[in-house]
Amino acid sequence: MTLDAVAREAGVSLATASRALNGTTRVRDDLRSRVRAAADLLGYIPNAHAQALASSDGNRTVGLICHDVSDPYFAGIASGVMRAAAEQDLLVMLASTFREPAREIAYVSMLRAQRARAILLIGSGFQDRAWERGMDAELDPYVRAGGRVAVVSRHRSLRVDTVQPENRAGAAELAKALVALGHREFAVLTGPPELTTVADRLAGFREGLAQAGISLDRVVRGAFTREGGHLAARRLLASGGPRPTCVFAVTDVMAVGALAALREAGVRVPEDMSLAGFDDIPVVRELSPPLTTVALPLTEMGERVIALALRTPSGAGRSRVVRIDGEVVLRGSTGRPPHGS
Amino acid sequence: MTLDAVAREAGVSLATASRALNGTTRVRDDLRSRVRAAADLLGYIPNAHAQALASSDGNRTVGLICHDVSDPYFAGIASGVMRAAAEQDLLVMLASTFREPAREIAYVSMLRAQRARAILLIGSGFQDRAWERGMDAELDPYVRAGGRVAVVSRHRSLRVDTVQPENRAGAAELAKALVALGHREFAVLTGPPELTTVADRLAGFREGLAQAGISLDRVVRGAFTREGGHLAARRLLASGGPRPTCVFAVTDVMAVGALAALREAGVRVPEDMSLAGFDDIPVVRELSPPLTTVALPLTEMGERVIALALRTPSGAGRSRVVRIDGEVVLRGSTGRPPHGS
DNA sequence: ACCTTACCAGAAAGCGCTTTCTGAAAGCGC
DNA sequence: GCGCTTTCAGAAAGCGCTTTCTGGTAAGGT
Repeated sequence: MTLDAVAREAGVSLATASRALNGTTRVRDDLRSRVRAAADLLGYIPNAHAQALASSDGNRTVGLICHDVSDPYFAGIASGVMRAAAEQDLLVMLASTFREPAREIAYVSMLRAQRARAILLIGSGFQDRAWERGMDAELDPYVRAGGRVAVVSRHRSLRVDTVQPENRAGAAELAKALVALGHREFAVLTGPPELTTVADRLAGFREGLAQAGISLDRVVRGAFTREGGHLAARRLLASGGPRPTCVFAVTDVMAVGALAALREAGVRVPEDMSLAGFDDIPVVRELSPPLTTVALPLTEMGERVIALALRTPSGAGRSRVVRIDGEVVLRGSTGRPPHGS
Repeated sequence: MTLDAVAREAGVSLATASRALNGTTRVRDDLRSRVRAAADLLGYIPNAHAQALASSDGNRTVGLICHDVSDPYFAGIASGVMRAAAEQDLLVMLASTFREPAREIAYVSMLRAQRARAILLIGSGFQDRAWERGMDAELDPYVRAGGRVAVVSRHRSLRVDTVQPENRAGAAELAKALVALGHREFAVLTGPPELTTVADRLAGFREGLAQAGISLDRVVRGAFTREGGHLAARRLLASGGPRPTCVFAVTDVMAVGALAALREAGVRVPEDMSLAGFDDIPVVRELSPPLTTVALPLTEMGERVIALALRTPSGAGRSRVVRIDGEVVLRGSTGRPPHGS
């Protein structure tokens, strides 16, 4: 069904039919209702491609690039994006990179081809020369051509609007809270260091400890997944030397894996060892003990990032930053350190 | 940057430039590389809308409609869909209905307008007259026009391809396994009865019990969320009468809430009461005790449903069904019933 | 040397819309 | 009643591509 057919059915011109349905200009009421009736009768569905091609203001879609929708952190943010998009009748094109930088760049290119109104990058931020160059090469012309880009996470080089969780400050706060509980011996379970998020949280935690004159000498690296956390915790326990009294996993997802590993090794949490994470994904509240973490308002972050992207670009070309504070939430997984230690 | 500009830069015609980049017909090698070079130089990005409009075979997008991405059940399936889509260079347009039937219909309409190659409905299946009529009215012309539709869940009226978890059989199996543990007094925490999934699981559980000559007389209804499960469990405990020794929540998400409610009420699981769910979303393994449930291969279901949709429509117009078996997984949340009971 | 194939580049016709431009009809003041 | 503005419908020009169709050139057959 084309608009042409509708116009013919209604006995008006193509132009009138278009105007009647889109309501942009005044059309006589009787003609408008005749067109509407004809469209209903014929089951007319406009062709969004033709519309996008013909009209000046692009189409009603935004692109959302994340690592993996089944990761609760992204799912939380994505949910916020979707809700905001739904309110504005926007369709979201979702792309999962599965953590491959090359795929991320390819997706930006695809979204550019789709003339997405905005491109949102969630939890991106590889610290990788090739990725940065490629990403810049894609994003720069896009922005220059009026495309909007917004990112959740810090970006070293890209001059785009960002929603930035205060990873550094949050981790520092957490460290101080843990020190206040009496801990002195810490270990951190960290992720791929090329992600800015990881680097910031680790640095922040170090800072927080440093303020109490404590140095961090146990850092175990693992993949950014539950299994990564599990493995990292096992490696921590296996490595000799005095056991830390408190472990910080840089993401809740890793902390979940770590908790399982500790339990399997017979380490009681928090009696023998305290454990904390970061993000406050929904599941951590269900663990026993529930996890101490730094809470981030994930849904709100999603809403913020899409709002940021959709706002008209700032005149001076300065990139805007929305800072999101994390809140330390002490739960059952942390307690005072064991006496003997 | 338009193709026209690229063609001019390369000193060839528009048609040649198009053919050179898409590689559909033979083009002399030197011309092809000249076009490629020109496209690179100018940073040419094709306009997907123009392509879709001009070419016969639509565009490279599929639509995915689900209730909420932040629900782990959908996230698991969506992850499978995304992975399969990525392999075929398809972009996924995701729409969250937040459980509003009207929104679901509106999204189908939007996806039709976008000329999505396929429309996937996950966990849909309202049993609601108005919804069915509206959905049919959208889907029918779409399919007739060559659009593909596939659904996860059973559909009463819609003649579309479906991926169907064996909800009924799975719940029946679960019931038998629980009876085998010694339980005789059951309660079910159920969701909105207009969802076929709920109806099937409840019916299946009843059947399984019936085979052991046990009747189910405690059914508490709640929302299809963690909070719904929490509230339903609280209501169950509050209602007088003898307590059941075993509770089945029709989804794991509800079971998670129920477990929290039981714990808050001082009911030990499984010593005082056993608890089981359905779906095997990742989180249930992390609970203590880990949840007994009926495992569904969520990622695989996602891959199946998109594969189903993308296959050419079956000649006879018969709708295909892929049945997915659930597997009962007994974990720590279920045990023998308490003695005194 | 001539005619037939084969191959491939270019011209041009759309795809289904939006939007400007043009013009007819109607309303207004004098 | 005449020329003015105002209102609104229709004609037509694209938007940026793909894809026929046409035609020119080189290769192959006799």
